[in-house]
Amino acid sequence: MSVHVSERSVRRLSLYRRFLLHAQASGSCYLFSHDIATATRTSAAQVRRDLMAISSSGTASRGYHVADLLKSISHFLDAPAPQHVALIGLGNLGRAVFAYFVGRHPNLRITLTFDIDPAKTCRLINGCPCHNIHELNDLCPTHGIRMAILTVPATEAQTVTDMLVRGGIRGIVNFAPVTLYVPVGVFVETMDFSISLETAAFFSRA
Amino acid sequence: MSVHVSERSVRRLSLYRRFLLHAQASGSCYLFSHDIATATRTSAAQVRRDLMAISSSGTASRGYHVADLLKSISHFLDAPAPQHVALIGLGNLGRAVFAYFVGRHPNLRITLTFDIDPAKTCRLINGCPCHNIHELNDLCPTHGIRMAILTVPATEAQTVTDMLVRGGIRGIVNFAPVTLYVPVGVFVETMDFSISLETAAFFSRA
DNA sequence: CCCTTGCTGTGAATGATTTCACGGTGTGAA
DNA sequence: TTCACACCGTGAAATCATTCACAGCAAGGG
Ligand SMILES: NC(=O)c1ccc[n+]([C@@H]2O[C@H](COP(=O)([O-])OP(=O)(O)OC[C@H]3O[C@@H](n4cnc5c(N)ncnc54)[C@H](O)[C@@H]3O)[C@@H](O)[C@H]2O)c1
Ligand SMILES: NC(=O)c1ccc[n+]([C@@H]2O[C@H](COP(=O)([O-])OP(=O)(O)OC[C@H]3O[C@@H](n4cnc5c(N)ncnc54)[C@H](O)[C@@H]3O)[C@@H](O)[C@H]2O)c1
Repeated sequence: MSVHVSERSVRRLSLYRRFLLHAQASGSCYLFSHDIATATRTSAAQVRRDLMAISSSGTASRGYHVADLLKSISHFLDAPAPQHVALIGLGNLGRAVFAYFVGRHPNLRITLTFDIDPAKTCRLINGCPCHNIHELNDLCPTHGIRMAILTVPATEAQTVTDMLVRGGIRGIVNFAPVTLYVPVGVFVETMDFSISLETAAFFSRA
Repeated sequence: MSVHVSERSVRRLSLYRRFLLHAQASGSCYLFSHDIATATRTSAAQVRRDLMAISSSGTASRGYHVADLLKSISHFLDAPAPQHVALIGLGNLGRAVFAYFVGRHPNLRITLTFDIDPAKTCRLINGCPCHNIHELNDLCPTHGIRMAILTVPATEAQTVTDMLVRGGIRGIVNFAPVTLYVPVGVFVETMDFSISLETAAFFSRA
């Protein structure tokens, strides 16, 4: 089944799924690889390769059956049960991200939040209690949490990351503009606004 | 000079620069390729290749001279004069991003902001007047703006993108979770929180 | 002064990813 | 029925990116 699917394929599959959900909502029942490709800025051959990797298949005449495809992709991407996510740092960005994700990902739920500021802990934020960061080591394992979103100041990011790793977290979405050092087996995805902006600035002149 | 530098190299160069600025601030005068590599999660050979591409060079005994290297990278990455950036959509995320970027990038300045909501236009936000989106077509060309940050609702993103392209924008940092259609020559960098989260979720289980 | 060491710069090799190209197939039109 | 068409699945080719490996060199030690 899953021989090996590259990180890039996983990202594209996630994009395909989002498009397929929209397409399904607007009534599409079948789609060709090139429809998916143009909607996700890639090529038809690429789409077919990616879908081949998760062994879904379409028919030559109609293309891919949207509902089936959605099932295949979700079966591949999603955990059998919803995954729970911790959010660390309830500042400007942390609160915006929290509000944004509520209800958006049925199978990814922010169930624990942490901060160090006593003004934020012991309060409900989006109906979710905010814990003190020092409880992280206890709470994450007992809640079976393996993923975290990190929105603390850059200076704190590595310290908190070390706590997360000790707490058993294996996937981190990091918003701080720093390189995080983690042991092998821990996946870090850094959302680096500055680097993206500079890259866009560069190519806006090319 | 610049034969061709790949997008990935540009991203890494931007990362190297950020690290070098930190290193310089903490007193480093010379650094080896492997120092830069470990600080940016890449390999020493990769660093040397990237620096070769912008024809900077180090010495075998001391490595790279930090100040010189910073000058080379900045000369390569930055426009001769500071670039001006437009920010479209002053909602939760737009305001957070604006506050975040103030003073952070000396050569990239958000000088125009736009919204469609009359409650936001005609007001100063971070000392910068917010214009009505319909003035975009006039104002961007007269201010020589070629880059935009897009933080409008997903439903509006394509419409606004079309306006931006008509207004002469050639680089867009897009925060809306949609694929933007742009003519060739326009660079789009989508910061896709959902895709990143799903990718991290996937690999946190692998 | 010469040897050792550990670095840079870079051609060549390797590895990863994308694209090409085509056989096989179901569909609709004549 | 038969043909033309357009698409899927996929091996092979091409392209792109990274790593290897080593010549050449500067510095420090004996
Ligand atoms: N605001 C933005 O638009 C933006 C954009 C890009 C990146 N970022 C990055 O995101 C991070 C957060 O930005 P922000 O604007 O929300 O900052 P912020 O200062 O508003 O929020 C940081 C939060 O982290 C908490 N915190 C501090 N140390 C902590 C610790 N050790 N453990 C737990 N919580 C701790 C603080 O109490 C605060 O609530 C920063 O690294 C920043 O560079 C922010
Ligand atoms: N808030 C988050 O943490 C977050 C995270 C990831 C992605 N996003 C994306 O960022 C975008 C903005 O999110 P938000 O939470 O700030 O939403 P928001 O509703 O708070 O802000 C949107 C802003 O855009 C303005 N706007 C609407 N239509 C416009 C138009 N045609 N022209 C100009 N301005 C217009 C609105 O007046 C409002 O000020 C959305 O696409 C969202 O999906 C947000």
